[in-house]
Amino acid sequence: MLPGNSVAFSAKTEYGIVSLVELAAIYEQGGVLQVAEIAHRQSIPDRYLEQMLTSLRRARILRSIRGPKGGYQLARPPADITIADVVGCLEGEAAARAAASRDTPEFEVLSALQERLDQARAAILSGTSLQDLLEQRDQLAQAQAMYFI
Amino acid sequence: MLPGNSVAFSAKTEYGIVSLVELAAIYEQGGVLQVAEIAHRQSIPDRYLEQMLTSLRRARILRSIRGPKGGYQLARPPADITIADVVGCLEGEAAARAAASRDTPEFEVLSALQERLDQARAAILSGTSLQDLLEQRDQLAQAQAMYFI
DNA sequence: TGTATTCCCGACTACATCGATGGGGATCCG
DNA sequence: CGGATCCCCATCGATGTAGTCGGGAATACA
Repeated sequence: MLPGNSVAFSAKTEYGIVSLVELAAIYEQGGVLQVAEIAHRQSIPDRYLEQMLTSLRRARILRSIRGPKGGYQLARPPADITIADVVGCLEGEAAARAAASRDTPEFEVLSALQERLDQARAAILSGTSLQDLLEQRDQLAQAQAMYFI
Repeated sequence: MLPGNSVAFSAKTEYGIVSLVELAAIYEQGGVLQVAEIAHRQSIPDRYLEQMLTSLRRARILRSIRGPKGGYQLARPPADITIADVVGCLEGEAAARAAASRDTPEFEVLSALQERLDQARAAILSGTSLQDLLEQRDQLAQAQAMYFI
């Protein structure tokens, strides 16, 4: 009934998150990445990715630099950006609809169940930061490197 | 990316669940309810509800009786039917698609996150039976009756 | 100052899905 | 038989999603 907020992220959200993880990796050095660069590495249509990065900039999650040598960088440390922030930004527009369930007792208990689901989801999303995902990515890379010893 | 399986249930799923709760309430007496009757009480288009009940019958969650005095009833006790069963039945068709994420490390950690979300959701859905919802409905009715004393 | 590079903005399209409707058939009871 | 009820399938309109496109504005650098 509120058709954003799905368990399976939309392409918008997925593209946004993976881009942010890439940017998180270079946050310490203060580096920037360009849309085309991220899009190429992640096999995402660049003109489409542009829209997500624009939304993230408007939400103050990213900063942008124009002109040659320009690009994007995180607006604050990766540990201070949660996945809930990102999801709220990228699928917030469509999901801003009231549930408006029928008022029978059966629909009411259903709403209560939905509430529990939303809270469980929100707990995970707001308990996971870009820093967390970045660390997981690095651990993954390390684990995979082990196979080649 | 897999557009069933949303946190907010689809109308299909909502309609199915509220109907099943109604049927759960009369399971002990072995009674039946007709599509038109449920549809009217819950303000659901009856020709649409028919489709959900048909799906639930095919999934062996409901039994149907044709002809005059016909209708639907639960195929087994409400405590043995979980919401996960119902959701799996009613939004299963569309959700049966592989995630097929890109194979970059960033997409991989994202998949892992989605996995955690799915598990949290599944835990709630398979831990909630029609019996549970029915009891919540009855408690709700009782609580509301208190206001009129 | 000129020019290439990059981000910025908004319109547009193609396609799938969702909620819903409708026609006609099978089954059963009295 | 005749009406009530479930059964099956085709179709439809509205909406949203993923993606494309055409141009405009800022900036670095020669």
